[in-house]
Amino acid sequence: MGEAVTKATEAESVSDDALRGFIGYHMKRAMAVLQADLNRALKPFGLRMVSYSALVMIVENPGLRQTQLADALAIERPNLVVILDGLEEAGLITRDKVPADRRAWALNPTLKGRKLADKATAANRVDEARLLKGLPADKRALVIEVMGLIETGRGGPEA
Amino acid sequence: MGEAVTKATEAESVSDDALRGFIGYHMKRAMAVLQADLNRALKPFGLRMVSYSALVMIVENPGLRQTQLADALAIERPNLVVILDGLEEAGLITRDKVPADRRAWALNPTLKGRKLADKATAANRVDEARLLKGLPADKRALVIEVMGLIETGRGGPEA
DNA sequence: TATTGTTATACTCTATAACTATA
DNA sequence: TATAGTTATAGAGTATAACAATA
Repeated sequence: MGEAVTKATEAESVSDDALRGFIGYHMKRAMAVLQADLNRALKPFGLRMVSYSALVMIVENPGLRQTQLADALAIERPNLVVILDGLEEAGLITRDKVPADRRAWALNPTLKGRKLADKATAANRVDEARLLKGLPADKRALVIEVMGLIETGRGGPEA
Repeated sequence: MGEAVTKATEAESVSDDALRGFIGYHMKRAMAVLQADLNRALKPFGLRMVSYSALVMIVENPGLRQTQLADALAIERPNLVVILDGLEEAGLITRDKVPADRRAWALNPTLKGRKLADKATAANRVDEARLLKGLPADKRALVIEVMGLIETGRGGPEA
């Protein structure tokens, strides 16, 4: 029987009009693509998005403590521990004793860590440029500005 | 003993210069705030970000099948099943037999589902407006446009 | 054979409580 | 008592393989 004609070529008839106005809907999908893309670019270096961010922050701020780094990366301290374990085992950073406070560790990059951070940063730049191909610098800056607005602009959960 | 003077007021000395240029870094942080905020706004309705999106899509596209919805929401079919189980148990949607294809379910909203989708959408609009307080419509549109560019603009993993 | 929905499973990311050693 | 780092654990979210029913 020839009943298959009404099948339509799949998702072409699905409308997402009601969701199109929501920034969150678009950001989630874009974020998924971007993160997968970034992690693929970082894989040759044995890094993922978060471990890369941590390494760069340590290179840029040698001697900083784990609590400071966790705050800067907006992740919880317990979750940072395993990330740093990985970086340390890979010989990219060291956890050094702080004489002034024997509870704390000073995070420092090794030479290997600094070199890898540079290479990974270069790879990331290439990758992001490809993903945002043709996006003018001013538009890119605006997006970053709006992300900052969202992040800090918690109009007030209790306000 | 007065040795605490060198302690500094925590993260104020931490620089993230090297990460500031990366859209992914900012998007991830903004996304975390936005998603937490959205989920808080949706909690009174018993919805989360994904289940809300699914419900709205079903209201807007009654009769669609699960594979179509999973494609539209960019989630895997197995993960959609549990989301739909929740919506169905809450009496917001029904899974109806499709005569033409006895393997498939047609997803339809109940009256209760349609009403809840309207209320949740209104709440979301209020919440997102607060989070993006003062952001002009054209800038908002640009952000959405760039998100679309990122999502579709996979310059080519194999290209 | 291929596809729809499903189950089971695993892996990542994130969040919280509680412990230790220091302060 | 409070804080730095840690451990253990639980919860989301996401991804893949494999199955039954049907095409």
